[in-house]
Amino acid sequence: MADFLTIFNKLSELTKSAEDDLHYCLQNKSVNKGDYLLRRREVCKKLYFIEEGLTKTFFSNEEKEFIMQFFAEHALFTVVDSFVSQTPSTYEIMALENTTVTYITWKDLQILCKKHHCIEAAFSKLLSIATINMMKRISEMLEESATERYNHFLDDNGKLLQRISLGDLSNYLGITQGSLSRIRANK
Amino acid sequence: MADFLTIFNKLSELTKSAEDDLHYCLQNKSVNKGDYLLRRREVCKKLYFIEEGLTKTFFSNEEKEFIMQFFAEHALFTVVDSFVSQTPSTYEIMALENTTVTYITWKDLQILCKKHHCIEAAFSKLLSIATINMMKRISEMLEESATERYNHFLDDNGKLLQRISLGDLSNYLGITQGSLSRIRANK
DNA sequence: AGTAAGTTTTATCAATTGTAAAAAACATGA
DNA sequence: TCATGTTTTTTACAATTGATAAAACTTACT
Repeated sequence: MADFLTIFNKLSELTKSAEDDLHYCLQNKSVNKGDYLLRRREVCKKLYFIEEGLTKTFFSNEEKEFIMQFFAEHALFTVVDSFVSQTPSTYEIMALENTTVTYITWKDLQILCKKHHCIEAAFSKLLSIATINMMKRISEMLEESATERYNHFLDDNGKLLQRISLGDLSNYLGITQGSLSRIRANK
Repeated sequence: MADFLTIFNKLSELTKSAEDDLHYCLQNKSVNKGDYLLRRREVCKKLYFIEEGLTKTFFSNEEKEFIMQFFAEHALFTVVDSFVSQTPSTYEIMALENTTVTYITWKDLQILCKKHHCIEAAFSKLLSIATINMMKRISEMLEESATERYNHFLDDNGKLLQRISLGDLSNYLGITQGSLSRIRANK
């Protein structure tokens, strides 16, 4: 709970009053491994902070699943398009471990943004970070081979490797599980 | 010039006073085909609106070039990471046609954001749209084959096809020019 | 230990994409 | 029109990745 405020404070310095109001709006939730924080076609009403655990944000077609992002402890995230426009989501969020989150609802955040400029600034900053992360991902997908993307993932998220199934990792990298196994074998 | 304001107004309704201030800050520039609006390692100091023409935002390594986005007339854009943090850019912007832009500098935008909440809101909205676009692109790269991505590009940007070289298009799709030619031939 | 369920690896073959170089088509200016 | 430079297509071959299914390995539970 305190950490949510810490992270928000890093995005944009909060006034004491804003921090108090924000603190007051925060809620907690625990879900088990395999549970969903958001289902397809639901409106994403929450901005999440992970206290503990691990989630994946993904979408799927009839045959396959595609993973946009993993979020582990201390990550602050939401499904941007559904959240900002309060429209049904094409993405889902599932807990990959027993997970505890702190969250603020869209409604509450709206109110706080109106009231406290520093909170609005923090959220705006979060959006710009999201864009930058997405651009980085696209760059890697354009420039790197599957092997390079795998190694890059290890460099950036080495610690997560033990916690993510290789099936999920392959769905994140955009290759089949067979291909990922081949890549891992060639070492 | 008027169009820049129109687009900004669509992002967030501007007060008369904000609109006047914004109008006052806008500047124009024309560049020839092949000219750069931004070079690598430069700080991107401008938020651009294309009055007329076409640009590509890209990066390159020793051998190849990779295109993040094309922007044609009435597009409002910048290089997000360099612009928001005012740090050197890894991306470059080049005009693919003789191009006229209207722009506002980061400095002026900063000032206006402080002064007019509606302008800050508009820029924030622009960031959220950028994130959403990037997520859409990643989704397509994960889910679709090169052939599907090409067809998808035609559906979304059919009119641009005549204006973009196939070399550039292949660098956008993340395939070689040879592959793209093959895809186009199979019809 | 033994079983069942889930995960990861391996193997085979097919399809896609990359590489490199040549040929063809197109555009431009002398 | 010719000549030149650029862009696009084509080709043959190599490398990578996909699809599928079976085998090996883990894990959790009884």
